[in-house]
Amino acid sequence: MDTKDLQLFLTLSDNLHFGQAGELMHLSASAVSRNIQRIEEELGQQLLERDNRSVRLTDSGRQFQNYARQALGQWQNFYEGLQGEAENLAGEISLFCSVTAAYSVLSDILGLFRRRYPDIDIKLRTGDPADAISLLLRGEDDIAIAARPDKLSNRLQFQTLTHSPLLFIAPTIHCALQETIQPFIDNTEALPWADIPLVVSERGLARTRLDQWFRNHAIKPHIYAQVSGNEAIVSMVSLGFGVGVVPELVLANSSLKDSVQVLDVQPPLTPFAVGISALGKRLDNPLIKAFWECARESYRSEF
Amino acid sequence: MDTKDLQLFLTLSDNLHFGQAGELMHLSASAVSRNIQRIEEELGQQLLERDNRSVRLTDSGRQFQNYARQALGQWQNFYEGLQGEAENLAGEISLFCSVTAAYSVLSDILGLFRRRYPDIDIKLRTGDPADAISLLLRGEDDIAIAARPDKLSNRLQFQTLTHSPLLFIAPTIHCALQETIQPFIDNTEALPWADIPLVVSERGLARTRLDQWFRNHAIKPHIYAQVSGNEAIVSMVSLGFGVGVVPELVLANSSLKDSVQVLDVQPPLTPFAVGISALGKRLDNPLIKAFWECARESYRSEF
DNA sequence: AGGCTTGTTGCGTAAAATGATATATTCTGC
DNA sequence: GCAGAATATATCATTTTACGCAACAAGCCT
Repeated sequence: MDTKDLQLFLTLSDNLHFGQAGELMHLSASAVSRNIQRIEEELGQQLLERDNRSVRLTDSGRQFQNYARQALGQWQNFYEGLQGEAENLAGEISLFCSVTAAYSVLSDILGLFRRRYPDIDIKLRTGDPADAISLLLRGEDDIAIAARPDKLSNRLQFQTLTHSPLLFIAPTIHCALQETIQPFIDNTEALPWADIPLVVSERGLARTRLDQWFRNHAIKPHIYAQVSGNEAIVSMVSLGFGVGVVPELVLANSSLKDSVQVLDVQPPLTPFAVGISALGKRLDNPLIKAFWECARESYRSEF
Repeated sequence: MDTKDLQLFLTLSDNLHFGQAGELMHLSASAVSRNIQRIEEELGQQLLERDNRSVRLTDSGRQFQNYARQALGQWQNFYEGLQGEAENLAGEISLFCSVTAAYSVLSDILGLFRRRYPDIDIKLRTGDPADAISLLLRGEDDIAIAARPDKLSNRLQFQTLTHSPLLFIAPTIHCALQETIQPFIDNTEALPWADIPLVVSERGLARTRLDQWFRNHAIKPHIYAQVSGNEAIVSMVSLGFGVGVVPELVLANSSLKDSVQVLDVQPPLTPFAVGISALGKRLDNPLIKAFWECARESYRSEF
């Protein structure tokens, strides 16, 4: 039995939904299903009754829930006690990330970090992801959460936390553009790139990847607008200005996500590797190292 | 963090010896080393100081030891409570195994089984391993611990617990035989099989494997004595009667193991798969199933 | 009845754990 | 002081396990 298993079971027993529990634990629904099956086999007891529509705790399940709460609490208690013992870290670190990362990736990390190091203040700056790397190199920020660039300065350390596909999006509202791309959506014709206005990042990795993609396919795109900030792209696309390109993470956290649709363009653009980055030598700093470890734990093993 | 890890660390912290701890946990020394390294990394603390000759607990190590004792105790408590709740199993099961298995494999299982089901009596019979399968089929015993035969009746279930190579052994004392095989031991000549008296099992899997081996190599062996019981073979070999063949497990548990030496014969005989066996339909019986599960847990995951 | 949600299963791939062997280092006996 | 035994660790090849995706099955809702 593993602390990860306890955490997973508790999450699942709280919201009684395999898919949601999986999302919270950064797992697919199938992985959750099999993990629970393994735990049940390990205990020789059924913990949850599921009838393809609802999930309920069994009696044994409730007992295990009690045990798991207690055991996990004691583990976290011990663990944090052990960490805190050496030195109760205090101070400030400065953090740079995109608006989107602040909502998705960062919130996962900060919950853990705040509990473990309540005395470390965080100076959070949000901005254009394209700036992240250069800010780090200039030492203006300690840590950035950003996509991994194709070429990474060897002064920087990078730890991938998750991946996010780069998606073509189109408006869902009825408009001239809508009619142009409808045959493609119906899977009857290829996209007539020359006739399609594009709304893309002014610069940054998304732009590089996109330019590369068009070059590989010998297509000359019609760039209608170059904007700064992924949220602005979603906004303009939703209003019918053109087809845009954004990482899935941006879309998932956008309030406009129902006003745009994803186009199934083949082959897909190379996905982003989203992660945490810092100057290699600055990882000696215990505060920065502490944050780094929290990020790893949030997205990998551990409780 | 895993219960297996806690158990391993406690075992290691008790005897402060990687190799011994590994043996108790059915792991190689290198696996123990890496597991401990992983745990230390997970905790971000060094738990043990090792200087290539001795092992000592660090301060953090002692704290972790306390935590591990408590957490593992609570887990076992919960686990056994959960098992016992459904039904407090009581009754008797009859068990057959060889003398050797009683010392090695069985003792691992019985410790766990006795704690978990103190009300189940065990009728233990020891005898010639060659009889094990037929006793099961006739229903005279519920469970046998034996080597897996080449062909297994489909009425029987078998669960491999460990493997044991089949070894050629020769006396270490000085005698005529000793001189015959010395050139082989010095790696200068092949074994002159025709001149070597063999002491082998009268029947059973070891005998079958040996006959097959000689047939494959077109060798006509000189069988000096056919005895019943592996311990008798070791005894006769140690006295200089000839070269014998026994499973490594027998040798490891024999008090005469220093009076014989293992011959490096190539290619080696097919190793034994030692495990637990019972009639398939009898596994419905909760007592038998309980023993079966204990055996699996003793040799696989679990605490 | 048909679409939608939701848990499970098959399959191919990726990651992790393991054992055997080799290596490095230290302690012991002579 | 030196040879050799003891012991933890590094390396490599292999096996085992875990994962995500996609297909599937089984209810629910309109």
